[in-house]
Amino acid sequence: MAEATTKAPRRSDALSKERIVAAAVEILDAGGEAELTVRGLTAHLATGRGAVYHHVSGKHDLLAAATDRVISEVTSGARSEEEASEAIRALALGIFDAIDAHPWVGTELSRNPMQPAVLRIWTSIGVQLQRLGLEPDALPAAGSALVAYVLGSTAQYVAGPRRATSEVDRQAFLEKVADQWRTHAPQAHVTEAAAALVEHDDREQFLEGVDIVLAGIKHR
Amino acid sequence: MAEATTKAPRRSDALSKERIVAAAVEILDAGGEAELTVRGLTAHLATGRGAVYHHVSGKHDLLAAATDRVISEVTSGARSEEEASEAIRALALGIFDAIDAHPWVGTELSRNPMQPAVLRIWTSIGVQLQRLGLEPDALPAAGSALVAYVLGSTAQYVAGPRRATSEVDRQAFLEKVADQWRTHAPQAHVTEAAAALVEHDDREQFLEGVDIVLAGIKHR
DNA sequence: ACCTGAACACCGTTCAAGT
DNA sequence: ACCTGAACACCGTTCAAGT
Repeated sequence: MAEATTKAPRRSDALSKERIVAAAVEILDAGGEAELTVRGLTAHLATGRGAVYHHVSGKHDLLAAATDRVISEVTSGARSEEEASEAIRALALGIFDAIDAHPWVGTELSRNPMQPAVLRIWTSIGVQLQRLGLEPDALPAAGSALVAYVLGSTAQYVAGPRRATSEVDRQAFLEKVADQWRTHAPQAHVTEAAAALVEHDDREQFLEGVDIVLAGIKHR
Repeated sequence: MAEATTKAPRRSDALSKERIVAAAVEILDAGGEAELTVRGLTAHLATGRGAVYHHVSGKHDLLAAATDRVISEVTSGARSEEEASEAIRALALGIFDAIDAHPWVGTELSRNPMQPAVLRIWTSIGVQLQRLGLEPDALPAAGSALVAYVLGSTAQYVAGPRRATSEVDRQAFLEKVADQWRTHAPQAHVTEAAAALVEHDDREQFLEGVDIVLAGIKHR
């Protein structure tokens, strides 16, 4: 009987928020933010232009959901067995690597700092910081400093969202900074620092910064 | 004779990059990024649609120039008489206040981290850090940490660029963070920290973060 | 309920034509 | 050289009409 009253079977590939978000992530990974258009997305999903609006409220919602999808994989993998500052380093590195793999995430996190993905980051960092044994009234500033550092770094790290030649441009930018440093303070050790600035490894330097902020939280 | 051969006098309000950028800043301050359109801008300047393209290369260039205009006022006001860490605190606060007055600047700095305004910030911070007496090979990580913290904080601080009710939303977001903290670690002192998170003063907390990073740079 | 796709109300940028 | 404004090639979103 159940069989008889069943309506025409649903297409196995029926639209859903999950499928739409997955397609958006694919497009964003392939072509960056400029490539994500409703037209392109609906073509990719082989559906009509307005179909996605039954599942997401608009492009902002879609971008936030795609970002949350990437970030939630990082924060849900957090391990609580290790020491708190080690867990924070691991969490920060996880975010860095996720943004390295999906540069549009870095841009989106900074552009809209009140989205679900940022809430996840705040929560994870807060939980670990709490294990560090800080005074309660020191926790907000410590959390805010770490979140700001992590999101600020990743925004700095991902090149401008619109340029294909991003790696070249980033190098060129750092060389400009180094030039300025040399011009304003031409001592030998500044020249040395300027050279180091251009040649550093981004990932290592990001971790150094996490350690700086952690040291500051402990020793202030 | 000079008089006789003079062409028809130039309109005293002839277009120039400076005038265009000034108009853009006005529009951005009044209505935010969404309000800045080429149509609106050229109407405001009482000129034809394509006229601005003789002076700026496009909308990206215009936005970067407007941002640089705001930031250059901060960095050029830097004083070198004071102690280095005091100068860094003053510089950071100057940037914070500029972004408080022009929220679109915060969004733009993070969106495109390789623009002239960011170069100014790097330069100013580098010059002051150099006076702190760091080892040359510690300078790049210290500079990068400070720049990331400052830009990350201001991006967090300015609400999402598209919402009018930003102050309400920011409060609501912090309450969500506080809720998560309480849920994940319901100890009394976490509850206390969560309350402090919601009630803090943004500007004070920003400065606390600068001190945390400075302490970390010195004590790592 | 869900989907379609034309229509709507916009964009940034270009470029022949004017001065 | 500089400016004009129509034209071009797009956008995100809505909505009557279909199933």
